[in-house]
Amino acid sequence: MPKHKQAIDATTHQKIKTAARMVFHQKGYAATRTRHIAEAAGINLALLNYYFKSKEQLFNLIMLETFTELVATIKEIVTNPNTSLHQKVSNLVATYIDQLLQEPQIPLFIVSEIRNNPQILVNTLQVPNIIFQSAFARQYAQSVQNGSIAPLPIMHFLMNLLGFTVFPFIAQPMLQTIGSLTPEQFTQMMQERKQLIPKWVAALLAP
Amino acid sequence: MPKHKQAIDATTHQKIKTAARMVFHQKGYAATRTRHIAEAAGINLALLNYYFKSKEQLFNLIMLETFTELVATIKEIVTNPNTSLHQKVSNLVATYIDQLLQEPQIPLFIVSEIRNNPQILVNTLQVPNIIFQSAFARQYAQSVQNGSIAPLPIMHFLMNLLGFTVFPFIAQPMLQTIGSLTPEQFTQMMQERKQLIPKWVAALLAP
DNA sequence: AAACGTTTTAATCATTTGATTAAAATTGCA
DNA sequence: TGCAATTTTAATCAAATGATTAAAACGTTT
Repeated sequence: MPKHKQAIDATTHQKIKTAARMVFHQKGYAATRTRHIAEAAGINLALLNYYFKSKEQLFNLIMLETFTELVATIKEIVTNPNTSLHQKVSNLVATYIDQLLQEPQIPLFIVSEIRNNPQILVNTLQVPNIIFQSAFARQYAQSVQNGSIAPLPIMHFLMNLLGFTVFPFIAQPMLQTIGSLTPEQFTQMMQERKQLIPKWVAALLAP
Repeated sequence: MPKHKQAIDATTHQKIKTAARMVFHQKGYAATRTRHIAEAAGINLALLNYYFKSKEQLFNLIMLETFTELVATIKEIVTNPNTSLHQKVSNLVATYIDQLLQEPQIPLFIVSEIRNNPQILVNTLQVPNIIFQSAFARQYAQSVQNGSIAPLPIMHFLMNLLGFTVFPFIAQPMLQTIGSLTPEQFTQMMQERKQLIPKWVAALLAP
C-alpha cells in the first residue's frame, strides 16, 4: 500500500469529503454507511479508507469543518467593536438564517452529534471564550448595568436567540408537516424571521 | 415456538419496554443495539424478539407511546374552553417543562426520529387537527381579529413557543458545556423559564 | 405427579458493515 | 519509452448485529 511525498489527488479527496458531508449531515454518524458515502461520491469503497483511514476519522473531519465554519461566523460578528448590541443581533440572525438555508440539516446534525463529544466546544473550538470574552458580551453586561436592557442572564438570552433562529431548522420536518408547509413556504418564513427576530429580541430585552 | 391464549408476562414485557424506552431515547434508533436493551432489561436477547418480534417493531411502539403522551398533554390544555389564551400558554409551558425535566432526552429523540416518518403526525396522531381545530387556535385568530394581539401568523408563534420551551432541552449538552452549567443549574434555569416565557410571549404578541 | 402450555436460555445463523489486501490501472518524469 | 510512485479496483476478511432455533425451565391444571 503506497503513499509517499506527492499531495493526494484533490478532486477525489474532495469528492469523498463532499459526499461524506452530505450523508453524515443527513443521517448522522450511526446511520451512515461508508458504502453509501462511496456510492454518493462515485468511488470505490476502498478509496475512502485509502484517503481517510476510517469512518470515524472522516466523520471527525466533517464534524470539525462543519463546526469551524459556524464558529467563524459567530466570531466575526460578535467580536466586531464597531456595531451596537442590536446590530449584532440583526447580523447574527440574518447571517445564520442565510447560511442555514443552504444546509438546513446542520443544526440537527450538530445537536445530535455534539452529545458524544461536547468538550470539542471548549477544547478545540473555544466557543465559551469567543462568546463570553467578546465585544458582544461586554456590551450586553454594560447595557444591563446601565439599565438600557432588562437584567436577563445571558444564558437565557442565548437560549432565546438560538431558539428563535436555529430551532425552526431543527424541527423543520415536524413544522412543515404540522403546518402543511412546502419547502418554499418554510424558506419564506425564515426570510420573514430575519426581520421579526430582532424586533422580538428588542421586546424581550426592553427594561 | 409456543404462544397461545394466556396474556404475556407483564413484568418481563414491561422490563423490556422500559429499558428500550431508555436506550432508544438516549441513542436513537440507528445507534441502539438490541443486545444493549436486553442487558439493560436484565433479560436474554432472544426474549426481546419473543415479546416484540423485531427491533423495528419495538422501536415503533416506543415511538408511538412517547409521542402519544406528549400529544395528550397538548390536547388537554389546548382544547380547554375555560382558559384564556395567555393561561393556555402558561399551562403549556409549565406542564411541558415539568414533563421534560423528567425525561430531557425526549425532544431530541423526537426531532431526530420524526424525519424518517413525519406522516405519523398527521395520520396517526392527528396533531394538525388537535392544534388548528382547538379552542386555542380559535382564541388566537379571534385575538388577532379584534386587535388584542399582533397579527403574527400562528406558525411563527408556534416556532417561538417551541423554541422557548423545548429548544433548551434539545441543546442541553451544548448549552451546559458552553455555559459551564451543572445539571442542577440547567434545571434551575428551566424552572425560571416557566415564569419568563409567558411574559416573553405576551411581549411578542403585544399589538 | 403427569401433561400441557408458556417463558427463558444457550447456541447458532445470516447479513451487514467497516476495513484490508493484493493486484491492476494510471500518472509523472528521467 | 520505461520505470517508479501513486491511485483505483475487485475480492475478501473479521467483527458486529438482528434474528432464529431447539431445548430446558417454569407454572398451572387435573
